[in-house]
Amino acid sequence: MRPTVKDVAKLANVSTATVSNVLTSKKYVSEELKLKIKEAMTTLGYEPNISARSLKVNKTFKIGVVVPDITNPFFSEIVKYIEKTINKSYYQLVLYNSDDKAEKEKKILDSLMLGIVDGLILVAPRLEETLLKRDYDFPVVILDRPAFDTASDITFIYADNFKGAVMIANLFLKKGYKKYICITGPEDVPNANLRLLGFRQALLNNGIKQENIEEYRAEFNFDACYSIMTELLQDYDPTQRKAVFVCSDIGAWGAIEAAKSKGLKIPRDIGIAGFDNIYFSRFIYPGLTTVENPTKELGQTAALVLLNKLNDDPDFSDHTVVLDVNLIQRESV
Amino acid sequence: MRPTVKDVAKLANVSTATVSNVLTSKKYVSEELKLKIKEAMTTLGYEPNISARSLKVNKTFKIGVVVPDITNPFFSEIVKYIEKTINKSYYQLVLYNSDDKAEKEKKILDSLMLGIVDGLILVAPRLEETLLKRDYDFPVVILDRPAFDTASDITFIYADNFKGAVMIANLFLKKGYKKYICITGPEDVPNANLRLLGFRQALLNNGIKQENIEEYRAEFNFDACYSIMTELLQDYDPTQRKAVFVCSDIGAWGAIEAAKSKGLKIPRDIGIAGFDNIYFSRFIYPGLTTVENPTKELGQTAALVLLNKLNDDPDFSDHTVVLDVNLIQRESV
DNA sequence: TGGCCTTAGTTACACGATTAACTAGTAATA
DNA sequence: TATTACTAGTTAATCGTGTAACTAAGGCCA
Repeated sequence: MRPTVKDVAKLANVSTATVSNVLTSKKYVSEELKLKIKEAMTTLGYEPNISARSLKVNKTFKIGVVVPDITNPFFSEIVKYIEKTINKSYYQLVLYNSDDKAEKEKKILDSLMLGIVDGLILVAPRLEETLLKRDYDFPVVILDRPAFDTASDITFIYADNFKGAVMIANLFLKKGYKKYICITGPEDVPNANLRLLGFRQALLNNGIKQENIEEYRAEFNFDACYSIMTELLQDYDPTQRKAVFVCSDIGAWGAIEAAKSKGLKIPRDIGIAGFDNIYFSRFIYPGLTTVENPTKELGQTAALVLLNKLNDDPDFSDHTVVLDVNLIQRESV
Repeated sequence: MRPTVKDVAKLANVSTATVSNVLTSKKYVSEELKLKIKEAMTTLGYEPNISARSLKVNKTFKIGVVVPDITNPFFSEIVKYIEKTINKSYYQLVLYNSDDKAEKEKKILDSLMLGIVDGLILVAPRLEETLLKRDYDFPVVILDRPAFDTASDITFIYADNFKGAVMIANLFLKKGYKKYICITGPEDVPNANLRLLGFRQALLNNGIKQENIEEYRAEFNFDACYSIMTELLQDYDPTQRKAVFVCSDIGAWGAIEAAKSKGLKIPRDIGIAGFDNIYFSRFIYPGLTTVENPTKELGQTAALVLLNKLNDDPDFSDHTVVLDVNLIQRESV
């Protein structure tokens, strides 16, 4: 049988309250007793029972993390850094995968409302705002999605998608491309819209005419972007000097393959840029020029903010954190 | 305040014991009362408190999953399927990342010994056997590592690495390559050794002389394999018709890039095969020929076996599960 | 009818921690 | 010296379940 606080108390000749006090260090206990109690703990191999503590203090010591797809390197990197931070604390990371389905996301949220976690990190939720806006009775951090609800005390943390897109546009201009294509994601993905917006804005601001900007939408995956790209390249003439901003790295991979299979040389005949800078993008050929989405900062600050909220540290009250992005220049532009 | 079993009992005019009995359905309760109680539950929005239940029945309802690196697609896929299966049950998946460091793995195991999970899935542990062999007081499943401890009641689930390597060797033979190289992983990774063994065995069995087989070791990553490959290709003559089995996909990526940057045509000048068939391998050029490591089956059966052990289902007593592998033929061989 | 078994439900305690309320002893102050 | 204030502990209640032990009622049978 595992030793309990009672066993420790008996061995150290004190009351269980005193043992608990050294455990929680909320009340002063003389050094003498403290020592004796700690000694008793080690000889018995005592470890507090989390369930009992949970019940009493009404905490679960669990943090829920909901990602659309743990298989997506962008998300798995975020989770990695969330994990690193959470597991330094007393909390445990409980993982949920929504399969990028709004419906499944909703089910997970429903179940999480029942007090089975103390806090929640929602990564790139696809649920519409009204369904996301709930009466949470625990702190919530939403990652990689622009803030929509300034009234609630949800914290929003996301990279500056608009700026990233601007950077790509500026690079295209600097490199002397003449026509500009944006292949962005579904309309219900706010970041997809922001990237498109930033890209268009920057081009217009630099005197590019709207007729030289083409805009398309495709799911953020290889195949969708591959096929839309092959279509666009139907009878492409390299002297047109087009540059394509595909709003996700994996989509850019598809675009690159489509261009390569048309016999085009990148970046000479056509420029292609991505967004996210997933780990594997450094390995493909030609090296993908992209915008770094700061997974480390995203994951880390999400976890830190949440942990601070859980310890109701006033430093981290409700707010929005916008992280800066970096342009990663490789060979594809 | 959240309603408790007491509130439900009061509203339904029964004792808390009866409420508990319909909750656990361990004792017969008349349909009449059952209905009344369920009604009371829904009107109050009652949900049982997990911590209290945990304390009473001495379970945590948590399953620990330890992976070397959630960022590695092979592992994230496994986790995805573990999650799918676990979250269908009453259990929660608690994630730990060992950074592929034996030392950190040990620390995680140490903390898990303290009764904070009911079961454990260890994915591709790097800890040496003596440290892995502990006196667990909960069921354990070890994934992607050959069984070493038939005495304990740990369940081992892994793909047939040996056979996979044999398949690659046979393919090389069939395609008419004349010299054979194996770049496998570190010596302390059992699967690395099995792959090398299977490869060598199959070649020798087919009359290939040992002097035509070269064997090297490198970490399972892009850079290590890239550099060892460039070295091997120092003054390579395509008429030698070599074929290289790199024992991980990401390593094979490195080898492919090394070969390409030497101006070699794959598979004409040199054949390159990988192992794992990670998701992204389908996108690189040329398409990587590799062995599919069945992440879905690995994750799924791991979770199922563990859940069955937790419900002490006798069907799933201690044993070893070896999963079959498939050859994925693309263009690199 | 009386005794016994079964059944459906209740009472009351237990799980292992935290903590409010209390106590006894000491120090400080007038 | 008497009163108060603090200190360092203890006692006992509590969190929300599950469940062993009990009870009362009904059915069965000799």
